[in-house]
Amino acid sequence: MDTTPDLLTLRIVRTISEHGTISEAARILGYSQPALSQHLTRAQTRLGLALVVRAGRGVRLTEAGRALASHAVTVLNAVDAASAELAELAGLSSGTVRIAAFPTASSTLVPRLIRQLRQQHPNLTVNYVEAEPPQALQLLRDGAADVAITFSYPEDRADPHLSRDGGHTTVPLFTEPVVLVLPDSHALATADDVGLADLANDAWIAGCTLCRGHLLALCNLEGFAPEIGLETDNALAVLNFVSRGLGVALLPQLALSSLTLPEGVSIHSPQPSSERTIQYVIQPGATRIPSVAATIAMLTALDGASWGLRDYPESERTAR
Amino acid sequence: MDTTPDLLTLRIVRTISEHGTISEAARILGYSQPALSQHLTRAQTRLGLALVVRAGRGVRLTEAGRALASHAVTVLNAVDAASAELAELAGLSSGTVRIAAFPTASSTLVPRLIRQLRQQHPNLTVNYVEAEPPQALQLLRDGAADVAITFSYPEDRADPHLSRDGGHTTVPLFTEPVVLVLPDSHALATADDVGLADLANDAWIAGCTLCRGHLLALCNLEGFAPEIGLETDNALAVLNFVSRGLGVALLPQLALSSLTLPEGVSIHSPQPSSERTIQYVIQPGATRIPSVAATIAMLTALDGASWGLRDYPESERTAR
DNA sequence: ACTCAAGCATAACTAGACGTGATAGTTCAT
DNA sequence: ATGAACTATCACGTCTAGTTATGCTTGAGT
Repeated sequence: MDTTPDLLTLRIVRTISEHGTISEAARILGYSQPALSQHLTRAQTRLGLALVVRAGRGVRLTEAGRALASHAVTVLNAVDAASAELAELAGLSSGTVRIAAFPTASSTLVPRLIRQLRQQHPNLTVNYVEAEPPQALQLLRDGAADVAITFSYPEDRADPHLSRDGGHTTVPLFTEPVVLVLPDSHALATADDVGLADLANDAWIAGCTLCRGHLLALCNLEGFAPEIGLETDNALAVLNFVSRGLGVALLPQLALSSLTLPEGVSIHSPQPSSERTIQYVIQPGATRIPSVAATIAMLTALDGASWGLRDYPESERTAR
Repeated sequence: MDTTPDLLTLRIVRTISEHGTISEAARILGYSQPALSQHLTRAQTRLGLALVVRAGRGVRLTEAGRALASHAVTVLNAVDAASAELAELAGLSSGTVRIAAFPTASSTLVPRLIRQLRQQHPNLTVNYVEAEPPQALQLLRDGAADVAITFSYPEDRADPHLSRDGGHTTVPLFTEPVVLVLPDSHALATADDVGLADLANDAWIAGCTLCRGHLLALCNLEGFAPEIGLETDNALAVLNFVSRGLGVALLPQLALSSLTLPEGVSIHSPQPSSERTIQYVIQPGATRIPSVAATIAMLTALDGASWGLRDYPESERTAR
């Protein structure tokens, strides 16, 4: 005989002890009278003892019923506390979201995202970590981040997003062009569109690991291997190197949007043109986590145009 | 969206937080793995938020999951306490039974009953109140007693047991003869059987209200109205009155069995013979109250023969 | 004593919850 | 690469837990 009461039984017994009748308890708890009557008989059968006995035209709690009623207060208070905490989390009156994003986003997308989140959900705690896409994905896998904001080059065959597709959900947000940066001294500095093949003999300045991979892949398609003279993660440094005539470079549009262009460099559209995709990545099913849902809602609502980003085509914006 | 968790969800979440995986939780809780997996998805749908997310080949609790797990400890401890108290009541390691019985039983049936109960259930608290049948029934109705031990005369048309038949359950236990008590000085003192009609002109000594009613009904059947000179509830007083030659009396066998017969009285079988029934009365459904069940089990096991009682015919021993 | 209203129990029915085993897909480690 | 561990999903049967409709008992007020 299982003497473990269920929550409804506790609620019923408590309400009966407070209001005296089953019918009134049913009204208060929002059930029909037979529902409670039957639940009680079932519960009593399960428990193997009586909780109520008829008394006149009402009922009276037995000793066991009174015992349950007194415990019910404790149990239901605790349950209500749990419920309230869940409601808070669901309503974002509390909760935490941990965001990881690549460095360039730190000065563009992320500040705006966090400001909007703070404004709309003042009680939501937001943590932010800067990390290149592979590291951001690792943070996600380790449970150290809830949302990773990353980018992909469509040509990248080693894209970490593809390698373990089942382990996370990737949703594209924007595409941005990759632009060519030439020093004014360069022979093609006055052209609008510049063929990459025409730069086969130039010195190249490479960005972060991923961007460098992209550069290599792109040049490979054009039939040459670029000579890479300098490497740096820092977009501003790249620009300065170019302005001193130390080489040419490809940079994503977003990297430029938060910088003022130094003297002596010019922006061009490379031929063939190229672009990268900015996306967010979450744990599968994490849309059910309110803080995450709020964050990605905010993200998709962000207007990328101010940074030269284009919304990813809606028709193709599907989770992977 | 109802954010109230149910007990199983709390148990599951707690166990997952302690043991890390759903499968292990299922083993511990005695379910199949799909059962918990499905229960979790249902719970998460109900709650409107995620409690677990996949992580590698296991799962990890979300913020909400961890919140629930911590509340689960409180809730489940309280539920377990309630369960333990019910188990105590069910196993009669605690509990109370309140018994009401008519005065004559106080010195015969009841002491033996209570002694047996105490012996078999040392932790059961037994309360006893002496009350004539109508009062005992009232105590039962008021919830002031759990078991009433009463008697009925079959001729009694005003028997309170009959008046509100639905309000309680009556189970006959024994029948006992009603005997005639005559003083030695009486002309019929040497006869075995004595016709009541032959005592039409004697002075009568009446017992309690119910017994007096019985006497009147009986004499009425025989065609005379007895002259009642003395009344007393006390059977010993009745006997002493008779021994002094103050009258004749009818007494139930049980009343005599605990007394030593005074000098100068003799016991006879009245004609027509008469008997009363000793029974217990409980609230309907009260057999599900362990302390009551134990008491009536004890009662039906009592051997009435030592007091001159006869077991009520088994075939007719049905609850009314 | 009769009648009415309050309250509980029961019946018949339905929808959904809740188990099960079988199976497939991931992930991690050897 | 292979296997072990873990979770998710499917198909299925059973039982739970509600519903409305209805009848019975009780207490109160004519």
